[in-house]
Amino acid sequence: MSEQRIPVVAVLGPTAGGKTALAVTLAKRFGGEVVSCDSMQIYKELSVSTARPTPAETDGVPHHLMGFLSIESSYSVADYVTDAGRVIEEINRRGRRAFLCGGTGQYADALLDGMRFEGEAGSAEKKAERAAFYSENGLAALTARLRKADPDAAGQIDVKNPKRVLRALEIVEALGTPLRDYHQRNLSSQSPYRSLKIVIDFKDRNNLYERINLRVEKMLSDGLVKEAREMYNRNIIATASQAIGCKELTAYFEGEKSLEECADRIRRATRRYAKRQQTWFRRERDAHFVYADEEDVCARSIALCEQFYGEEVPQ
RNA sequence: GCCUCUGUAGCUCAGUUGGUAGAGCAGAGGACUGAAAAUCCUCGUGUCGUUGGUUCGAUUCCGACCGGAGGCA
Repeated sequence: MSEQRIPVVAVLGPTAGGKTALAVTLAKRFGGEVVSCDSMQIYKELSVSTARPTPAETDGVPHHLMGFLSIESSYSVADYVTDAGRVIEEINRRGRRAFLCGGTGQYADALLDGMRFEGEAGSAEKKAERAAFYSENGLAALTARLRKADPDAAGQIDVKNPKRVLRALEIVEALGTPLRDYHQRNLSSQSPYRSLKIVIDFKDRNNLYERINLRVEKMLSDGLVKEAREMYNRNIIATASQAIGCKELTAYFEGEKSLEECADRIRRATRRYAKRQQTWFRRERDAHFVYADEEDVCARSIALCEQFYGEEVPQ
């Protein structure tokens, strides 16, 4: 058997958990480059709200897929899988090692598990039509529409979740394929990567929450309000409008809430987000967990990497 | 000093015409396959301030005491 899969080390975990520092340390140690795995850090205009690493933090290690897209543009997992795949290929060709780093679990899994996203995503018009149908007729009607188009899908997905129903409808209506077949095709593909997943976690969540508070404070003093105001003024409605730190400040710009109240909202939203990330990563069976509040995550991770690279088949 | 209001879940409060109590927020657990920093599901036992009394039974009524807010002197 010819094992030609590209080795990728992934540093994953909740926001403010210390992923950047770990990834940079590992990349320097093993001759690598960092590939960001973050649905918001891709945006050029979002640097303080996404805590994009500074030159001092990246410490000379090249970082990819960060700040390369305008907040006007939408982006999705499918885009990420192709972009990241291309970047990793390039890094590998240069004889260097790729270090995935980020907190968007869906992106990481889709990439590392070799998920494919075939076919077209359906037109924007049709998408808007479905959204309008939903807001006019409600979820029950939307679900009924799905039940008619793809009964099997209706029984398979969470029909209480509008986004899931919308997407399932998109697949049948735009691709003409039942959801089940579509998934089958996308999942059965072989992953082009051999991966080591390192997940930074915390034994006591309060330790993470403390770090989140510190980070939000730093964002505020680094100019979060200015950054958010630009987004607000440009009336962005695409993917970037979901960025935590920006959307919570809208109430402040509209004079409905004080800055302090909005800052509380930001902290809360970040806490909830971090919790969801932990839920996502904890279910990964092949991941290695390192506990930031209990052990030396660098030492542990270096050891894990040495072992991982040691398993490479000699040519 | 006197009078009035008030003390219920981590926080803000509701409520029981006397049968030991429930919302919002916070928080916890889970899901997740082309917007994922999004979206969705599930989870509420706490000496009802302390202590006497009335009562079969008090968090609920009465008294005292201890906090808190306001008013009059």
